Amino acid sequence: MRYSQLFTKTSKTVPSDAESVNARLLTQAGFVDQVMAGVYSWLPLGLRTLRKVETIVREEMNRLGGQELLLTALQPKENWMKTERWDSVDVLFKIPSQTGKEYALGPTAEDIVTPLVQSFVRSYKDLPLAVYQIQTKFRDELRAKSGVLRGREFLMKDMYSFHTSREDFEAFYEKAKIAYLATFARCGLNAKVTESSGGAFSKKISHEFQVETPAGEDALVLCRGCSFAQNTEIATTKEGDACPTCGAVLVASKGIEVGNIFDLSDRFTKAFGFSVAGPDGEKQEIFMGCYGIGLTRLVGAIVEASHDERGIVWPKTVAPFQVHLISLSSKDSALTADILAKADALDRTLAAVGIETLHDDRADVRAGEKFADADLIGAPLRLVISEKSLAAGGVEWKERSGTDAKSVGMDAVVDEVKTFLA
RNA sequence: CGGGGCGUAGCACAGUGGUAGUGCGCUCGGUUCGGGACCGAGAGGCCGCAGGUUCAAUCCCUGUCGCCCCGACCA
Repeated sequence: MRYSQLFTKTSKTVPSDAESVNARLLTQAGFVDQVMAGVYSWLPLGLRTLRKVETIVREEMNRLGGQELLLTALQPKENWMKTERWDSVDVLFKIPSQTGKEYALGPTAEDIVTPLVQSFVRSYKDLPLAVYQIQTKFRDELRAKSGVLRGREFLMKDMYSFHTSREDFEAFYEKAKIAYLATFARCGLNAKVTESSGGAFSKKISHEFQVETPAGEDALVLCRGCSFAQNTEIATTKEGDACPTCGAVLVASKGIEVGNIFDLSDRFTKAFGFSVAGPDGEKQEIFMGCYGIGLTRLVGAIVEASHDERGIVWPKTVAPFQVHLISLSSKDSALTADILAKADALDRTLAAVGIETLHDDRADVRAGEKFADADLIGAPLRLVISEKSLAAGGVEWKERSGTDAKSVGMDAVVDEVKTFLA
């Protein structure tokens, strides 16, 4: 894509009301636009990254056996009354209709998915089953904060699984943990499975997936020697204690919760009277689990975990563009035309092999500004074609996470890029 | 929801009881051209909104709305 066609602009000045790193950088680089407190529009660059994260999550959920669907965000009050959550979930947006009727704007979907699955599943033979969706969620947070980390409207992947035995549920729950860790790893994050409270969902312990960063909202006690971690809200250990798993000294830290999985047991199936016939013809209890990943929050967490003083440093897998190609004009107009032609050709060649390139073709912008924009936007690889780079033998190559640039021959660059991104 | 801070040009900010400023950005002209250049000219404002005090309010008072931060809360 040509930069000159991109309608968003980067901003040199820092937005005064964006204190958190993710809000500041995503806003400055033109990835998101804040519409209200806790409500953001996703702009072309931001949406590209969000879609990549979404694709990774979708692939991992499909691999786990989930079937994707799309439930309603506008939900009937009766369902929330039936689960006794209409009055107890304090973040529930309640929408009055002109008819006098009331609706909920879904903060989650147990109240919709449970009766849905119930309507199709009649026998133990139809289970186990896992369904998921990627959908906008709404929560009436008293205090939205930290940019896209805690919004009132956000994109979430929510999966629900149904089982005829506790053993089967637990086996799936463990597989889900592995799928979650794989998902976050593919997004460039080292997430830790953390024991946490079940909140309003469940009296049991739930498992959070925490990304350790100073911007985190959650206080953790964790072990750097192994994978042990606990949220301090339920921790049985404290900083300085010996790790119950490996014996190393536990440390206090902060994390951003990017995922959370729950054992719901019969909390919702019971409310809707959902049971199936077992092999003996008798009614059988159903075990349910739910599994969430906040996608917009995940993008924010990646920014918090991966940036420097100049901008975002996107992992290769989720960068809006993998290559940021800069062409610099020369005093010599014929040479400038040649530079542009070579850059266009490289852009097309890269596109032909599936590599997404943002080509900063702006004619009236000086080099320094283009470099600053490249650093801010944060593509993993910056390529420059200029009078200088051609004199040095071809294309200047600089990785966002590194400091040194090198020269790569025009003929070799596509293969090198492929290798770099593989 | 409790506490604190801030609302002035697109953005960042200054300022004054007497009709509004700087920097960046934007437009035009020129000089520049590898880390956010420079010169000149120009456009751009319900000083968040409402009420009050005053001859006069962007400024003082009250209320309200909005945003940010701390806390509480967090499926």
